[in-house]
Amino acid sequence: MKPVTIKDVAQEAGVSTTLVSRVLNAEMDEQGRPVCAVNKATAARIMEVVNRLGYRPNTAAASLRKKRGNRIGVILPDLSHHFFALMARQFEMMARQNGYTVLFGSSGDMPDRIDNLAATFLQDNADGIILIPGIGCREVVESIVRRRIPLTLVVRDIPGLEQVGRVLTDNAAGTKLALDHLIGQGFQKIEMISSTLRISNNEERERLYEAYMAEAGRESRILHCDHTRPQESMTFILEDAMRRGVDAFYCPNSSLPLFCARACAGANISIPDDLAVMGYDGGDIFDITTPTITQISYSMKEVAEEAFRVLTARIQDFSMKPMRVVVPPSLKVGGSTQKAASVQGTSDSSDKPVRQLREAVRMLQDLEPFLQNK
Amino acid sequence: MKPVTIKDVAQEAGVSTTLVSRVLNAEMDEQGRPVCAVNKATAARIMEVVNRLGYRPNTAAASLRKKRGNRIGVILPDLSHHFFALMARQFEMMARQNGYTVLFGSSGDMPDRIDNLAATFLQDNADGIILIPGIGCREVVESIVRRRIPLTLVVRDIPGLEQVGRVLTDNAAGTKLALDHLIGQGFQKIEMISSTLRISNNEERERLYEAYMAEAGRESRILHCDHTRPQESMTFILEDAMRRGVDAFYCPNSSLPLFCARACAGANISIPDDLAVMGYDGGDIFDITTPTITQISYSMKEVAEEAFRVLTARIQDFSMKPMRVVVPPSLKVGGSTQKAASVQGTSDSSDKPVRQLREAVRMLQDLEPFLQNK
DNA sequence: GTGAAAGCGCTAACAG
DNA sequence: CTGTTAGCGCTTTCAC
Repeated sequence: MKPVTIKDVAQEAGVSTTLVSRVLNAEMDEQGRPVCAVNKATAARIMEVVNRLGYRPNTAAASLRKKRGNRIGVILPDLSHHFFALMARQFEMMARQNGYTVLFGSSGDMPDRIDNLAATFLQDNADGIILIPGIGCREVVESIVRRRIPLTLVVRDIPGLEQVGRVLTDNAAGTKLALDHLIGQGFQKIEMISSTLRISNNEERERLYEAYMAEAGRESRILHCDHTRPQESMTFILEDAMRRGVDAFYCPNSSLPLFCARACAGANISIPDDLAVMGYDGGDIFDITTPTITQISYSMKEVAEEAFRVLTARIQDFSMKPMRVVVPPSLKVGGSTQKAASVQGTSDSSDKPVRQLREAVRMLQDLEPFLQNK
Repeated sequence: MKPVTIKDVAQEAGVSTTLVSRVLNAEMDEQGRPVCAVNKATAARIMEVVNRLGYRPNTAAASLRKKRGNRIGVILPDLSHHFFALMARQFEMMARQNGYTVLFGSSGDMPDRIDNLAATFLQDNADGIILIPGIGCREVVESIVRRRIPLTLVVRDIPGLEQVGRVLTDNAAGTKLALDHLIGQGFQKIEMISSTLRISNNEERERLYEAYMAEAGRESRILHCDHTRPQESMTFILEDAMRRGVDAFYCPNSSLPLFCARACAGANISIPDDLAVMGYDGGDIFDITTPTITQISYSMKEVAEEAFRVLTARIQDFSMKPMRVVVPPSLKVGGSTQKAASVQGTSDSSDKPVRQLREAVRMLQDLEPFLQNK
């Protein structure tokens, strides 16, 4: 009925609680046996009792005693957003592999929520914090740093801060991949739709787009979709753009292409025949639209791995200068930037059912991640 | 540098730690003042010190002492799946409102992972567990129940179990809504595509579909998409169905319609003109496809609220018989079940840009939840 | 190689 | 109304 404690184990094994604790906390060698200064035989006996009794150490007691809880707090804008949900999942896996527990919190990009969550996590004995910062949270981040809490920023940056780890993405390389691709596909008038939300990535990707275009000797133009009323905003942007003969839109995030596609559908603009659309950081979500959306992305697994590495390094040795890691992007070509003729063969394959089937199968493979039921 | 403890507060306020603890744990009345047997003046003084020193009680210590941690563990199949991500977010909000903390874990629908997660959460002083069960986990669930842990099943059921709370959805009402709609739209040959995954919802919805069709004096037919190779499976299902003149597919979950749409795109089958598609539990995800997918859904907020209510009731009084709540479904009509002419007015609106714009704006409003940047 | 004892920060009796 | 005391279950000196 009541949980078995370390005392029970000690008694049953005829040793002191000290020894049990030692064995349980010992590093394990490759044979899975404790590698500490304990008699092999007693150690084995203790382990046997532990298993037999199904003993599970009480986390609260342990974390009260040592001053750390083997937890890390993850603060992200919104746990329900597909991008962060995927990230959360990766963190969860990393944590489990490394014997950590993750505490999640959605900040809604609000500085005071971040502050609050951080406080809660620390109260909960979190050893460190991973944060996806938003706009205007420099102050709160500084206050966390001042408390000497290991902190790692992920995916978005706050420039100039010392004493924080960073795992960022290579926006320069990403921009180049994106625009090389669009130009390679023969698009002439490539404009950018960014957001009025002043996230670091948006800003940086805007700058890089302009720099690239300038160097390529092309005209550049950035439209800003009002993030408070994206629907209307996007519709008007499209209207105007079509009139000006834009043939490709490059968007620096994963929401804008979806809005764009929706607006196109409503306005009888065909993607990619009338207009190509390219996104960023879309993950699987860009594979469920028709056509699929070409994007720059990076491995979320890699991001999570690095974030974990950077954070735990800092947890283990706070005096160490925190690392800064940059994750490489890759281009994932979808249907939204390839003229139909060259890919789907609308007229070409309509009389070749087998080919058609093959095609379908290939497209469906992209969807694999969505396989799960419900 | 080092955290301020209750002792510091007591000393500074010139009282005993007991009193501080009492004040802090007291119920607050509407004025936000403690309503316990403590001198108003001292209470106020204590609160002042608490705030001035920025005291935060140590969760580990508190939860070691009382035998509960004000946490609940939430075990769901996959935190990264849009459906569960949304659910997780709702739980997070509910928890915060009620002064709880949530621990999340993805089970991958594997019984031993569920077991493991439950054990971890209990170790962590979780007061109760919310579980979305999968196939073959009846045994592990029974073992949790046996340990007398408050447990609430959400969205999926394991029939016959005593002593577990339940928050389920009204599949009968949902099925009726779905099929009434399809029939109302004039579709003649309505078949069902289900999954080979034997989740309770799939099974129940299959039965209900057949019962409905029988009663309506219509032919029924259930195709099973192989969940291990959905792409191929779906393609073959479609091929065959088109040959047989099926004009509407009803799917009992949120993955199948996406596969279906994808396969249709690959096979030059137009939705909804050649084939209507209807899904279940799609949430926002059905709004980003073109056309949007008609679905039966329910308020995730409501589900989370109820789950919380059911669980906390049980936590507060374990002797009470756990509740069983059924959440009502609703029909959300998208473009996938409405013939183009009646909605988008392909030819009708092509020469009326204003109307077209309106249309687009309306469609985009559905996308609002995706507003967030990145 | 092993154990006794102290105590992490907090709360719950029990007295006053 | 308030304080004293005794632990919750675990880890960690320190001594043997």
